[in-house]
Amino acid sequence: MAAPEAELVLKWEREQAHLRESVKEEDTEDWQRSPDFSGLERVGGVDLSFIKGDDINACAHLVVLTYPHMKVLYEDCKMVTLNAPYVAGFLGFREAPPLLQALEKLKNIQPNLMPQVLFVDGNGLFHYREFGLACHLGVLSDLPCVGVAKNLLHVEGVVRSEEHQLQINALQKSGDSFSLATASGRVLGKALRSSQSSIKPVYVSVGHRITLDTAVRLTHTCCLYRVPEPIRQADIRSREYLRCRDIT
DNA sequence: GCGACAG
DNA sequence: ATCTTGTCGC
Repeated sequence: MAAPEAELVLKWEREQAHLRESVKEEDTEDWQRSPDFSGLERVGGVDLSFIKGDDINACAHLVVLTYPHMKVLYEDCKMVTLNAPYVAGFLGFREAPPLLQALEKLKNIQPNLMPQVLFVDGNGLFHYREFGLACHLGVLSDLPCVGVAKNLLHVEGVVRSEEHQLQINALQKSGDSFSLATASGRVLGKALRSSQSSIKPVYVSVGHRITLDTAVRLTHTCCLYRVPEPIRQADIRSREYLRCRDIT
């Protein structure tokens, strides 16, 4: 079973390298330059939830919240069948297709509710080949995207070391952060203390059409709790959906 | 060489 | 991703 997957991985690596060329690491929107993000009214979040013994059927969820109040404007939930296995470093091939479909549906039925930026559960440029799920979704949808991972991916020398833990301990207050740089010095993301009540940081990186500093600043303003509200709502609502549907 | 490895 | 309730503390 390892051989066919190795071939698939090679194909995926080529595709990631190709799509990587389209990632924009700049602020392309006016609201991104504004100190208080004036002009930003809608932020989106996506997530997939699974049932315990099943890793191919999932609930794909898209939510759109108002900014800055974080009220739910739109919610879409759908059971989907995933075609690709989970392989660390290739999340996009597994999760992006159903999420892109959800965005496409929104564009067709309520284009006025299209989010101006999308929060993605997972990494963007903080990735082995600088092309995580947030970049994947960003490039294919051409929407500004921010990657927010709850756990540290081991990328080019960035690991859960004693040094890393010391940096986490130094994050005194909500909004504090430190850079995640490769051995060569390139900053691929930032560890952000997103709320006062949680010492564990979230790992923020650029998905598409946004700078890292703007992504971190925006993430901070969207956090009522540790996880940015758009992702948190997508997560809560998708498992709620599964819970009620599973009992049948 | 072995293990580590977003969701 | 998922397995899982209450409980202690600010």
